[in-house]
This record gives sequence, structure tokens and C-alpha cells, in this order.
Amino acid sequence: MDFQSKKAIYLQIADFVCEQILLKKWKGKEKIPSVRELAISLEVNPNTVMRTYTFLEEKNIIDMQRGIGYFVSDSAYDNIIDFKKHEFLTLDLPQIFRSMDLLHINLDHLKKLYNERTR
Amino acid sequence: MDFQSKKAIYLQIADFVCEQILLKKWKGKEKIPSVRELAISLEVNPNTVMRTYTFLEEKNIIDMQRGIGYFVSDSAYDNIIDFKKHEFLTLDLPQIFRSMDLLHINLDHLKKLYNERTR
Amino acid sequence: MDFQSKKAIYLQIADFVCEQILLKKWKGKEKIPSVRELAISLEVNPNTVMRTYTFLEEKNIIDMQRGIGYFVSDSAYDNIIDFKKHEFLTLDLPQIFRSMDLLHINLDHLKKLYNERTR
Amino acid sequence: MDFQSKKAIYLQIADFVCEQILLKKWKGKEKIPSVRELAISLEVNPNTVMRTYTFLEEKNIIDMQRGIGYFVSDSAYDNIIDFKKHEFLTLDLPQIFRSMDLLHINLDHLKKLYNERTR
DNA sequence: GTGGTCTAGACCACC
DNA sequence: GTGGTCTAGACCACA
Repeated sequence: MDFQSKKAIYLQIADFVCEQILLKKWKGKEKIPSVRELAISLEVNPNTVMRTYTFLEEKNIIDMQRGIGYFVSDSAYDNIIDFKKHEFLTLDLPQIFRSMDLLHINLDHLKKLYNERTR
Repeated sequence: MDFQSKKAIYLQIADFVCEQILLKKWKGKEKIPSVRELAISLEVNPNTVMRTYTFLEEKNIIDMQRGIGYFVSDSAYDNIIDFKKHEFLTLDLPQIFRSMDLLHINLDHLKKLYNERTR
Repeated sequence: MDFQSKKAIYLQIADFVCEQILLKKWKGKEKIPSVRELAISLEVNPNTVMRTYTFLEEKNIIDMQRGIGYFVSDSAYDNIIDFKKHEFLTLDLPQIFRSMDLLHINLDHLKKLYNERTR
Repeated sequence: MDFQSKKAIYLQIADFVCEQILLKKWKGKEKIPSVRELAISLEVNPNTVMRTYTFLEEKNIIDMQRGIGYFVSDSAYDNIIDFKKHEFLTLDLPQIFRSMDLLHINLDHLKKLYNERTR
């Protein structure tokens, strides 16, 4: 990770964690890296990771067990899908379609780009 | 306009101005609202509109004529299209496709939503 | 304020803010002290007040306006009452009644203490 | 027991032990479960139960007999009552009355809830 | 002036 | 070892 985007680092880390879960690299009920571990491996301050974990706990994506660590919550996968899908459909998509109209990009054009993309 | 999003207000206003131009509501070489007028109608601080206009002037989308006001530049329409298209294709689109993959939304689904959208 | 209790300072400050609103000292739509101001007057680090304000914003008790400051939200009073009442009835009260039973304190005794309290 | 509250687990276990004694389930001079037994039945780390027992021993609520186990102390019942009552009257009650005032809950309301409670 | 983020480092309670 | 809180100080973007 390089944190180039303008987005706050702690949110980029949150996205990273969600992605690990969506990709099933970190599965339900599994322990995730400790605050300090992740901070070292991402080369950021532990406070920043702490902020990410607190943020994700409020969203019921991870759970804390006193003195043990953080765990992927039972409903993490579904929660993330629900949350992100809702965000995508109500916030991102309307703007995408708006841009397409203004820029005169139609669906066929998009389809072509979609199939050509580097996956 | 309500400026609810987290995006900076001056950038939201810039988007608004660009949209007026793309929609040909404000055409080439036409005078656009003065800083003060726009500030009043949008209920924001004139400094904020000033910042928008300075920003757009740097991007050669509007021109200033001292003592007269701001005008849509000759090449405004093409400039906006070029800039926005480039941004859309290289920044937005890859993210969109990434989200679609993670959320298991395919092109057919997108097509359906596109055709159903409220324009 | 002296922050004697074991509760985190940022939560004690949150309680303080809620109290100002419940007591109608800070009314709806009114600007509340800036992060820095409150930090100085309470003699704590600005980060601590920031944390309080972020916490209260998530609970829809205060609103932020970019570059201007924080404001008591429209529904702050009702939100606080709802939230605190729910907490009191479902969390505090059962424990209180449990303690009373175990300690053989009955309602008449409580009533006496209630009427004698220093208000 | 599920230890959901934010209170330290060892203190929640201490409360549990005190309750057994107040309810006379564990009577004076009787042997109480060994650290290991209780740890297994509560599904916690033995260290945590150990801490509870040490804590209660300091408060003269239980006594240790080397090589034999822990016992309810002679004065346990009275000690607990005294301690908890003092805590309840000087710490909990003022807060309760304060909350009641702020939330506009009066004694009659409380009385009704008290009589309706699930015992 | 406002809020927001990040780092560095410390200290604490807990398991 | 774990998380949680707090301070101090810096830097940034925004109104």
C-alpha cells in the first residue's frame, strides 16, 4: 500500500481490510492483525490503525475481545456487501451515469472498456 | 445546491459551473454571474466563489476581464470535455469496475440500471 | 470540570455537551465552542475535544459546517433524550433494581433519599 | 455469562461471586470453585479468575488456604453489603437522580417500573 | 479563523 | 502480549 489518494489513510486501510474480507482472505471469526502488527507492516502510526479498527467496529465489521485482539465479525461479509452496494447504487452510480451523459459516453463504449480492462 | 457532500464547496461550485457550460446553458463568450451574484444565490461566502473562479481561470475554462466580469472561454467546452473524460477514464472507471467485481455486479445488471435511471 | 471519574475524558466532555443541550443552555442551531476554544477552557488537548465532537456528530447531536464550526443539530434535544432514556431504562435501571434487591433497599427508602437529595 | 459489557472481565466475575454469596448460594465457610474449575465453566483464562480471587481476598470476602482452595470468609456477607451499599448510596444514586431529572422521569414513573419489573 | 489528519511517544488496564 | 486514551506538536485544506 502506498496511500497516494487524497482519502484519509485510516479510511484507505479500512477499505483494505474490507477487501481482505470480501476476497475471503480473512474469513469469519478469524483474528486479524493486531493494531501494532498492522501499523508496522503498513508503516504507519499505531494510532492510525487504531482509528481504522474503531471505525470498523462501529460498523459491525470487526469485533474486539479484551486483551486478545480484533476478529472478523460473524456478519462482516454481508455487512460490507450491503453497505458498499448501497453506497454504490445511491451515490456513485447516479454520478457515473450523469458523467456519461455529459461526456457523451454510451453503454456500448463502456462495455468495450469493461471487457478490455486489465483485471 | 446544498453542499452536503464532503467535497470542498468551491469544487462543488466548479462542477456546477462546468455543468452549465456542458449543458450549453452558459455558452461560449457569454458573461457568467459575478462573484457576488453567485455567492448570494448559492448562499455562500464570496471568497468561496472567488476561489472557484480563480480555479477555473487557471484551467482556462473561464476568462476574467478586469472591471467587467468573467466570461466562458473560447475553448471552455472542449477543455472541460477533455479534462473530465481523461479523469473519468483513468481514475473513476478502474475504481468502478473494481467495485463491480467485489460486489458481484455485472454489466447486464448495470445496463438494466442505466436504462431505468431517472434522467 | 475535573475529570475524576474513570470514564474516558472525551466521553465526559460528550456528557457535558449533552447536558448543556438538555438544560437548553446551548439551543438548537446555535454554534457551539470551537474545538480549540473548548480545549483551552477545559484544559485538555484539542485532539480530545475533536474526538468528542466526532463522536457526537456520528450520533446526530451536532453538525459541522466546513470552515465555520459545529452547531447543535435540529433534533439534538430529542435524540439525546431518546438515546439516554433508552440506555437508562434498559441498562441502568435493571441493574439498579437488582442492587436494591440484593442490598435490601426498598422503594420507600429510595423515596426518602430522593426527597432529601441536594439538588 | 457473556461478558459483553465494557467492564473488566475479572470485575464482572467478582460481581458474580458476590452475588452468589448475597443470594446465599455460596454460604459462609464453604469452599468455592477452584480457579481452574471456574475458569473452565466461564470459558475464560485461568489468570483472569485468579485475578478475581486475589481481588476478593484483598477485600476480605474470600480466604485462601494453601493447597486446599478458596473459602467464603466469615464476614463476607456483611463486608459485601457494607461495601456495595456505600458505593450505591454515594456513587450510583446521585447519578441516577441526576439522570432522572434530566430525562424528566419522576418517582411515580420509577415506582411503576419497579413494580412491573421481571424479577 | 475553522476542522481534519497524522506522527511520536507515553501511560494505563487488562488477558 | 492486547487494546484504549491522552498529550504535544505539526501540517494541511477550507471559508
